[in-house]
Formats: sequence, C-alpha cells, structure tokens
Amino acid sequence: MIQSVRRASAILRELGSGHRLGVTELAERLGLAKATVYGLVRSLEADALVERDLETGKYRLGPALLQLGNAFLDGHELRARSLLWADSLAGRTSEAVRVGVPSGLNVLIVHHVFRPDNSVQILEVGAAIPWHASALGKAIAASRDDETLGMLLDGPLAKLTGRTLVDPRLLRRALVAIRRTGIAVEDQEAVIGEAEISAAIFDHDGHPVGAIGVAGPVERLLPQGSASGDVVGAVKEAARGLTRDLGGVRRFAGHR
Amino acid sequence: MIQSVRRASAILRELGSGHRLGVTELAERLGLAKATVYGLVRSLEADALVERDLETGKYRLGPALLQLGNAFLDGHELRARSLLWADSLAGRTSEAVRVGVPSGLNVLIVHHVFRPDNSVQILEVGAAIPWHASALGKAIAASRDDETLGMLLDGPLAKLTGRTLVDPRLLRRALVAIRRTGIAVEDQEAVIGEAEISAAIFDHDGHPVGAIGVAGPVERLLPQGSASGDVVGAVKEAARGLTRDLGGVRRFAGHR
DNA sequence: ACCCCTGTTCGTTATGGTCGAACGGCCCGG
DNA sequence: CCGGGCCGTTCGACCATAACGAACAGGGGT
Repeated sequence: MIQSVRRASAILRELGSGHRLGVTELAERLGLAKATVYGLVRSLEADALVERDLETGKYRLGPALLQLGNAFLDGHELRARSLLWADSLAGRTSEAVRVGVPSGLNVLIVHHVFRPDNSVQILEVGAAIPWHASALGKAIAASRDDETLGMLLDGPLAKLTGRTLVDPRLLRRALVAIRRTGIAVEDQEAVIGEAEISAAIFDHDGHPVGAIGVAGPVERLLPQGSASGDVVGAVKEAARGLTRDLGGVRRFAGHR
Repeated sequence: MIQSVRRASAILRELGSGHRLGVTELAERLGLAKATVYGLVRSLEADALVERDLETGKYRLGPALLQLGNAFLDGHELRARSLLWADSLAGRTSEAVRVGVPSGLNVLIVHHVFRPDNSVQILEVGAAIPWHASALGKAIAASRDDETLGMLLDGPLAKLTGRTLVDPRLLRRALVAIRRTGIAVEDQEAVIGEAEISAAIFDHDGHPVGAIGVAGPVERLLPQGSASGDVVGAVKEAARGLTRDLGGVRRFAGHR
C-alpha cells in the first residue's frame, strides 16, 4: 500500500468536499508536514488533477478529474446496458429513472433519465447519495455479504430528513425485508416530498453491482402510503432484465 | 515531484483511454516492474480510483473519479457563472452552446446547453476535444502566453477530418487573426457537418480561462461560408459579459 | 510600516517505494 | 486428463526518494 498515493488521494477527497484549501490548511487536516503536502499537490497539479486558484493561491480539483470521470462512465458496462431499460422504464412509469452503483458509503448515480414531462430537471449523474437514505443504496446493501454490510451499518448514518433511518438495528431489519421482496422503497428519507422505488442488479456470481429505480414526488409514487403494484412490477422487470443482460443471476440469501 | 504519485496518475491516464488493462500490460506500457504497478493499483483501488473487473482481473477507472469530476464541476466558478449566459445565448441563436476550459492539449467541456428544439442530443459535459480542432480551443489558445502556445503547437495535432488544421504555421497564423477579431470559427474541423463560433473569456490579469461558443450544423451557422454577424455579436457579448462577471479584463496582444 | 501567515526551498534521515525473482492459480491447447 | 505458459501475487533486499523540520520569501491585512 503506497503511502504517498494514499495521501494524494486523501488530498483529492479533501478538496472534493467543496472547499478550496491552501497547503497549510491541507497539511493540518491530514496531519502532515507542509512540505510533504506541497510535494503532493505539486505532483497532482502537474497532471491537472488539482488546479491552483491564481488569486488566492489555494488549490481546488482539476479538470483532468472531469475527464477521467467521463471516461469512467464511457467504459461502464452497467451504465451502457441500462440506457435502454431506463428509457423504457421512464416511459412506462412517467417518472424519472436513476441507476446507481455502490461507491464506498454512497451510491453513485451513473445514469439518470428525466421524467418525461418537459419540466426543467437537474442531471444527477455523478451525484453521491448516502446509501442508507436512498432506495438504490438499500436495494444494493440488502444483498451484500455480511462483512460489507457490517461496514456499511457501522459507518456514519446521517439524518438527512426527519424520516431518514439512522438506527442500525432498524436499518438491518428493513434490509431483510428488502432482500425477501426484492424491492426497496425510500419515502422522503433523503429529500422531503421525494420517494423512490428500486431493485438491485446482480452479476454472474450473485453480487449486487448496482440498482435501478424510479424516483418522483411521494404523492404520485406512493399513493395512500405504499407503492403501486404497476411501478413495482416495472422496476423489478427492468432489474431482472438488466441482470440477465449482464449474464448475472439473482442470489437468494446466500452468503460468501 | 513525487515519483509514485506521477506514476499513479499515469496509470489513471492509461486506463482513461478506454481499454481495461491488467498489471502486466500496465507495467510494460509504463516501463515499470510488475510489482511496482501492482502496489500502485492496489493503493488506487483502496480509494476506489480504480476498480477491478471481477471476471477478468483487469483494472478500469473507479467510481470515485466520477464523484470527484462532479465535485470539480460543482466548485467551478466559470461554469457557475456561465449558466445564465449560456441559456440566453442558446435562446438568442437557437443553437447549442458549449463552455470549455483548457486541460492540457484539450478543451474540456464544462457546460453544454442543448439546441432548444426538443431533438435528442447527447450531453457533452466532460468530453475532451483536441484544442486545435475546436473553436473553443482556438479562441483560448489565441490569447495564451507564447510559452504555452509553443507547447500547444509542438504537441500532436491529429487530423480529425479533412478540414482539420494540422500545420503549426497555418495554425499560428489563424490564431493571430483570432486574437485580432476576438472570434474563433471552426468549420467541420472536428466533425463533418458541424461548425462552431466562439470567443474567449478572461480573468483579471487577462489570461484566458475558457471560452463560450455556439455549435451547430455548418449550413445554419456558416451560411454562404462565413459567420453571420448576429451570431458573432451574441457570442462576443456573452464572452464579454462573462469576463466582466469574473472580474476579468480583455487583454490585447500583451505578452507575459 | 509592521507583523503574521502564507507558499516555497533546502538538506538530512531513514522510511518505504522499487525491483527481480520466485510462487501459485487459471486458462488454453494438446 | 495432463502439461505449459501467462497472469496476478508475494517476498526480501537495496538504496532511491519521500518525508520532515527549519529556514526563507513574499503579500495582505491591520
């Protein structure tokens, strides 16, 4: 495990949380000597992974990251195969569709089809959502191996709204139900007024590689409090179809 | 300049050009020992900057890069300020608008407004275009300092279409004209049938930080072979407005 | 005009990154 | 079914080199 590389990536993560930081500030956040951080940022800057703000001298993320992020999407097999399914799902449900993959403690949106109603919507591709506050994240987590799941439940569980589940015990119980039904529901756990219904997608040895789901206003997606059978059926069908396209197989309650 | 960080970033660049590569293949491409590369990829993998393909064992770019790329966009001042100008420009010209920043030998698209005609268009944000084959790139290059410009002209100049300018002498002459007029035109130099008209955006000491331009079918954008005054005016106005918003100033023919 | 805090450079030390070689597992072909 | 070759992986030793503290320089703010 190469120390300097890990540290460089820690710098990127630090810079990724919005703020622009100077060498000194970075050094104290990471607990490193200024000169050490300086060497790291200079190296990152040489490859345009970070950029310097000319007026303040502080550092921010560099353009090469956008390029690499785009290259990641281009080569992403699940994303490529989900394009058609997502379009069809959005058409059938008249709601927005999102496809996500696990990335640490978050779900990363790799594909997003707008609700087909000509309203202005912001593209969420690239957004990272805490796993426990999204249907995509819960659908994926429900089928992960016990070790990974433990790590997820031990991590920080931020309370994004009043309805976010943050108790590991409650969360674990919810995941059991999700694994049984194959459907995860999120009811205003990330954003008030918004809900999502999703199902996991599996690879050939039954590990969840991502999830696809339908997102929209809670009153349309969860009329009288629960999901409509039509939407649930459509989501399940899309997830199953995608799993099949990937050469995958749904694994039931298997561990390891 | 920290060796291992530069090497790690070289691995990312290698992986970014589409192909999935194994340790051995990476090692020979970079001229390093297998064990060295192995250590580097393991470290990158730990931070999700690269990912392993479970079936083939080969490596590809990781999800963290998409997240970081998105964070780069979020914090991007030029992008943020260009949103309104780009919308307005697209409305006035009824064509697609793109905003780009320099990234090495490429222009990176950081904002893209679709042509307002309800046709299906693919989002180009994150795409990297060789600077010499785009109006954005030429507009930026025309105002860069001599040293950077020399580097650009010395770099590889790929011939993307029959009309791409690849002769450094011709290119340099074109840039002189662009600097004089403040407008760069690209006529099917990247994609046959597509043209673009753009102008550079400057920071407070007159360095070009990016460019904004209108892109569309050549027959509409360049009727009877040259740009319409209306479009040129609108582009110039948007670029000037953006420059002003950034607290910048257009610099004429100044060096250093 | 001062001071303080910044980014930067320098030289030394010993950490830890690099490498070659050897291991073990997998796939392919015989 | 067995062998060969290629792959990712581990190991250990060498010494390059990353990390550090301290000293320098430049700018902004007071």
